[in-house]
Amino acid sequence: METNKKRSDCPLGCSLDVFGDKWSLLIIRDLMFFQKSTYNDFLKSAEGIATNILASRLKGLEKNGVIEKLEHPDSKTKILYRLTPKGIDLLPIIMEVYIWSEKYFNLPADIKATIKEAKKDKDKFAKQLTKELKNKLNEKKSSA
Amino acid sequence: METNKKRSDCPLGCSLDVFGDKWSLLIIRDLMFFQKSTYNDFLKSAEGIATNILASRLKGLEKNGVIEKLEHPDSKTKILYRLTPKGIDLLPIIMEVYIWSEKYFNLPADIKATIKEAKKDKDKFAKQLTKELKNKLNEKKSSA
DNA sequence: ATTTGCACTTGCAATATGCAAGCAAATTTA
DNA sequence: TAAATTTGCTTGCATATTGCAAGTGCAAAT
Repeated sequence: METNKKRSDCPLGCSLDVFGDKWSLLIIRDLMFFQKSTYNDFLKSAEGIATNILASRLKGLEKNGVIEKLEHPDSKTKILYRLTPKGIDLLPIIMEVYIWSEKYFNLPADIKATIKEAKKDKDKFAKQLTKELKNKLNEKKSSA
Repeated sequence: METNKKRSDCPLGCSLDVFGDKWSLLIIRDLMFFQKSTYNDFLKSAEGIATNILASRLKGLEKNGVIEKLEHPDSKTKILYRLTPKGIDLLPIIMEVYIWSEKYFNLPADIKATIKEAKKDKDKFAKQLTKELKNKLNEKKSSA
């Protein structure tokens, strides 16, 4: 995950070079579904990512244009992370992972129900949430 | 990747414990799209996986019920690997990764065209290929 | 003025990866 | 039928990545 080089020209391989590790998609999940947006928010997630790994992943995701850093409205010590449109477009992938996991893992009933609900009209759900997330981007423009 | 423990109860986290690394999905891709089915087939893929890593990934994927080992019809020295239904059901995830990569990477025109074609009627494409792959399973039953 | 919160960095031990070589069993070749 | 080759690994070892704990610098709160 610390390297730059592309292993092949395969689209899947290239994608995995961006988010194919044990942590990146969890950070993206937190941004996408759980309104987490600061370094400490991510640190506090149930999986317990190590602080140096978190820093390295945030750097990588930013470099790859999946997330971006903004000054936080509340304080100068805080930094606000958010998904770019490129990051938001990962939603369908993550949804399909949820759908797969719902079929093959034992999950708490409430989570199972939520996934089944979203699965019923996948495209609608994806479009709706994508729209919401992208709309939020226009409220506060990037500093870059 | 050598470990067993679940990091959390999150469906996404659990899924990443199964295929969230730089190699597993590439092996699955080879099984799914490129008719690769033996150890040497995977070794020869463009990305150049190391032999010990390949062995470890195959073991992991088998343990997690994503692939299975069969005796090869051609020879007793050969082993035939194939996707289980659980592995085949990863298709929609992989398709969405392809679709994402088509939007954000520069890809060869022919690959781009193929992805766009599949995207046009995603569900149909997925159902069709899933059916084909699952049908093949019935031709030769598992030895397990 | 001091403590606290936030976003990291640093050091170091443990683990995972990548590379090359080796190995046993089955098959092919000479 | 003996030797070479193929196949699917394992082993050893150097390097890279991870995980954990502690530390740092700046802003804000007390």
